[in-house]
Amino acid sequence: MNVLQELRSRFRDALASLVADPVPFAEMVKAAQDSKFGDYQANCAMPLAKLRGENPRDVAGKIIAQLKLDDLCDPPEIAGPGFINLKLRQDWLEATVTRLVTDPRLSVHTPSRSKTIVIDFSGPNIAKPMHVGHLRSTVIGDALRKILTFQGHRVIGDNHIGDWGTQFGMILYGFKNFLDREAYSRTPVAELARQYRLVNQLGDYHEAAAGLPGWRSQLAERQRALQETETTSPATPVEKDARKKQLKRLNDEVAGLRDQVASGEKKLAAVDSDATLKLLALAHPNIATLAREETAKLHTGDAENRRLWEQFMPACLAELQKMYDRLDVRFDIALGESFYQPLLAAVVTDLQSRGLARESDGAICVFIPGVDAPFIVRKTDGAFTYATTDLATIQYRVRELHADTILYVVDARQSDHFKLLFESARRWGFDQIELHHVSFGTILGDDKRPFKTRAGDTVGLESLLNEGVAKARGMLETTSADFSSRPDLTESQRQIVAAAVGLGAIKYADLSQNRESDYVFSWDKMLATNGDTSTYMQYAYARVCGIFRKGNFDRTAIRAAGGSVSLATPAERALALQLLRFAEAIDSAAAEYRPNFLTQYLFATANCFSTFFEQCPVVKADTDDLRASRLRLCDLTARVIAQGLELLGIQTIEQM
RNA sequence: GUCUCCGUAGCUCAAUUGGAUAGAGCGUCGGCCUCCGAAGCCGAAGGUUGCAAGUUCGAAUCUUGCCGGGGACGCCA
Repeated sequence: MNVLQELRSRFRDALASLVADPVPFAEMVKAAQDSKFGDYQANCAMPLAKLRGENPRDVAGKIIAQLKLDDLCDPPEIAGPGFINLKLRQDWLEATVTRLVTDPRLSVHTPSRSKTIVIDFSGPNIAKPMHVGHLRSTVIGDALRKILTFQGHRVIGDNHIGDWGTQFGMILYGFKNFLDREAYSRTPVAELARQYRLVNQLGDYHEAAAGLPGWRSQLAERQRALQETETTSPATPVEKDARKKQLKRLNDEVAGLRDQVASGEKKLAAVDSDATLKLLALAHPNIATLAREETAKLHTGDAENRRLWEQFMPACLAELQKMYDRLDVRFDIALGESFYQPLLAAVVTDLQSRGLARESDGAICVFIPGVDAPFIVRKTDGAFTYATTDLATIQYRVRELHADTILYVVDARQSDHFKLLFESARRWGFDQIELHHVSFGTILGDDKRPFKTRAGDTVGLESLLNEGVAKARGMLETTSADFSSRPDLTESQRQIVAAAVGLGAIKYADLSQNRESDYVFSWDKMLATNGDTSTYMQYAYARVCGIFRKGNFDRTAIRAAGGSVSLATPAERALALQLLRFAEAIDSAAAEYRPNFLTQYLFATANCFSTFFEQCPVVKADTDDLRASRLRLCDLTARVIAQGLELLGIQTIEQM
């Protein structure tokens, strides 16, 4: 049972005679903000009083008169301007927690209407090694998939792999011109990635060479304009204001052009300083165009390119799978962009025939009233875009997968794209489904700039995970009670613990943020031996397990034996109430697609347990009954923490 | 230029969607191991929620205007 939902339902009944639509008022029941107010509070009397033109405390009294919850709660109290404070009855709490001890679902009920939810997450590009930019989508998406599945929905995790885009043209061009056959037979994916980087680099070189003179003169011109503006002296406040704005804009432009010139010069120098690269660059002046042509040939069915594509795919997919295995992330399906390729032409003609899309500057676009940007579904050169693919994907997910909801766990920077996509889809006839951009912010480095290596490269995911596990290992060797004092722990056990702690730290740091905001990546913070980290929860779990191990108690036997839980002390009551709220945490995390609600809950739960652990001896409890009751509470705590972490993709270990 | 997101303790972040005295972690200061794992627990200090108006019983949250920062803006995905 979700206690909060139950209370809301009771309030809905009570409010029915006082207001036409009681639902929004019943929703104003929430967990008490401060435990001194009780366990839950209802804030509905104030707004309702306003609606009825009555005194809020009187209205609160009327609500209480209608309320039927004496089986659940002590008599409600009216406080302050009209808050209704609720405290759960001790006997009810004890009986409910006792049932929870033997409830395999930890009171999380299956929803009355189970929905089919497609979650589109991770979405890496093939043949480009996964990097830190893929981390959030992968970790958040996987957690949402697990949470919604646990809730009882039919969830389809779909990896929409980028296997058909521009980067393939580069790989094809590189494969045909620069391939190191020996390296390719040894490590095919690494060699293909090298082709991608090489073609990209040479393309950038020519772009920089062609663009630099123009950029430089633009920069000089803007700098002159800036100097001129700086020397003017405005007479009126209005002029002063305008001048200030202009200065800011010019400064931004100069800074932007400076960056552009600097980055261009860097790209130029990188090739110029390397004789081999320089020769390659001179030999392939139109490399960018030619690479695009390779993409186009692939898309139009060129046999050779298609054959190569099919040759590349298995190794690339296997390489990705290695990373997912390591992260313990699973998908139900993985339909990449290529899968939808046969459907795209029909999508465009259908949009055109319905008058939704029209030609503009040679491209076919959907225009949404009120939005300037076009949604391009076919480019001037005839190629389709990811807009087309995304529309075809929605069509497929609705028709073939019977999706009620589609979640896109994608970077916030693409919010404009999704706005256009969702509106286009709605107009196209897919207006019965919920489309939701589960957006997230950027991972930043210490300098508040996007997270990069010291050399300025993006951080590869594999090296990131290696570093996390290595750092966790180092931390464990110096800090852990078991590691330092237990020579009997085998190397493989140590590796398992280090992996659980290191990967857990990386995932938890990400999941515990409000996903909407950017967050600063910090090894020190995520791998700290204290504070709000996954380690704290894993440690709490290991401490519970320590009680069972050292007292020689069998957890399954404890559950099987039955018997009740008594909550004599405040620490026991607080822990029990917290455990009872697991369903609320799951429901709220699922409702907003926000795993950080679950991490907050788990942190509070581990905290309650630590307090209980300090104050309530279990093995040495005063009586057998008390020990048995506390053992049940401990077992339940361990199950809640393990289940919660499991839904976040974080492992627990019994000894660490 | 247009659109969009953000600004909360020294630092990193919350705030159950308009509720009571704005909460955590880190850091700082003080207390707690003869006792189930001190990776812990208990306590203290720390705030004009960028600024200014407005909406109302009540605002970090909604409105408007400034200030400051990020991001996106036609054929990349």
